[in-house]
Amino acid sequence: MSAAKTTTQRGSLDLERIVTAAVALADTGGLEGLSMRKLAGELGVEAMSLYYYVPNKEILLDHMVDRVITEIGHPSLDEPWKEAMRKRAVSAHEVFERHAWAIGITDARTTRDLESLRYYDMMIGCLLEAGFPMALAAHALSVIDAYVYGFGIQQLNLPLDDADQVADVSEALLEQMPVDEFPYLTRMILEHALQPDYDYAAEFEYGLDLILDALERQLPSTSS
Amino acid sequence: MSAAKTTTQRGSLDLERIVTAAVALADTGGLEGLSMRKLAGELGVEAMSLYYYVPNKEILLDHMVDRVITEIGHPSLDEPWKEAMRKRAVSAHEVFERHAWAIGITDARTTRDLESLRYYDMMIGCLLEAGFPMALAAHALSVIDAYVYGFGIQQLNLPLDDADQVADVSEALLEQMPVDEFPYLTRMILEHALQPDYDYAAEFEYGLDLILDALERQLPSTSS
DNA sequence: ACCTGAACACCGTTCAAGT
DNA sequence: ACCTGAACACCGTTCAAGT
Repeated sequence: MSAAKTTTQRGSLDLERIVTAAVALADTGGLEGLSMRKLAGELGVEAMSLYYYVPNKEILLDHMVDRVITEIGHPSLDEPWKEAMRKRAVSAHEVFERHAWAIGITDARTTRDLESLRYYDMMIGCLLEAGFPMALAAHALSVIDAYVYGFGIQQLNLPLDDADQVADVSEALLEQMPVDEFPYLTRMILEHALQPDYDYAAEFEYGLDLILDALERQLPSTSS
Repeated sequence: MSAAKTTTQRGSLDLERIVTAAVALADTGGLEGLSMRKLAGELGVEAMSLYYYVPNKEILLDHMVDRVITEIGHPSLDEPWKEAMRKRAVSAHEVFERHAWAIGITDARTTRDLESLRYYDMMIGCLLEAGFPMALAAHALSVIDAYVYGFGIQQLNLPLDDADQVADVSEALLEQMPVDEFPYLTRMILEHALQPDYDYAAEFEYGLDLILDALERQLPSTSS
């Protein structure tokens, strides 16, 4: 995992390397697993050395969030709006699967770097050029982003990447539950979650398309 | 704030009081402000006393989440599904505004107490009885919950409760931003966010209704 | 049965000092 | 310019001891 614990030589450290290592650490152990001391250890350095590059942990988190946002694919302005929104949402969802720790703290930060503002500008532009009235464009971004974040949270600690794990979790729940008190929940688990063709990953795209289609219906008249 | 720092007498402590104090502490200072030592202080007791009632902090958080979930209003089974879903979502949103710290950790917990399972059972029942096929019911709950959580996150650190604050934040952003590089974003702030009739709170209900209407359209044929 | 003091292994951060 | 040791004020948690 940390075979990259390189021996330190002068000048080996910089913000770039620190943020990279911090993201990797958080990916493995979550935000609770990220301490200045452990991070320094990973870089073969003492904890206090980090403070030469970063004023405090909070700012380090800002940098980490910026790094993660950059990983989100942002389609070009001239794509049709629906395809553009869809691609960005799916990409954001994938990024947050990789960096689950980022979900809760990304939208909370008010300080965004210019790069992420630029992306936001592009999304707005894409909608406006497609004929969205300003109010509808604002609504659209709000709904889509809320859905992406919220779905990420739901997925957070659930190891539901493949059908087997879904089955395991469901069966465990069934056993510890007084079945006859929860008839509907029991039915959903038996008839739905435990079915072999259940695909938790597809669940994200279902809701996304539901929202995008609903937004399309709000458009005044013509769409390109 | 903590005038309730009652003098301790034997038997004055119990799980009930501890959870109440913990929720209040988190409401004021967030999760970072919640330490076993401060919580104990608030109760007029030493930190180690808490461990008589609670095995560790993690379990305390479970109790706090359960308490918060209980605050969500859960409409009765015989209400029309749309009204029932709407009420629950609005209520959940209000509760998460009161207890913002709970948003990130609520859905992550796998251990739910029976009460919250009962509520979940009711929601499923409401949809099924209204004619939702099982798969659609599952989709509905997933989308709605994701939206509630996600919108809560977006709102987290933004003090956007009234129009004045929206204006302050927007103006601050405008000043620190190279305006001509972000034409669309600038337009949105000027033409939309800074308009006096902009209502951030209504934004939640817009998306919610968009989703509920879209779900209704997915229903097979008749609805009651 | 209920509460506590002392102690341990951890934190983030400062500051004066080293090279 | 870049890194560090020692120190401070905090954590969560254990455990043996008090009443």
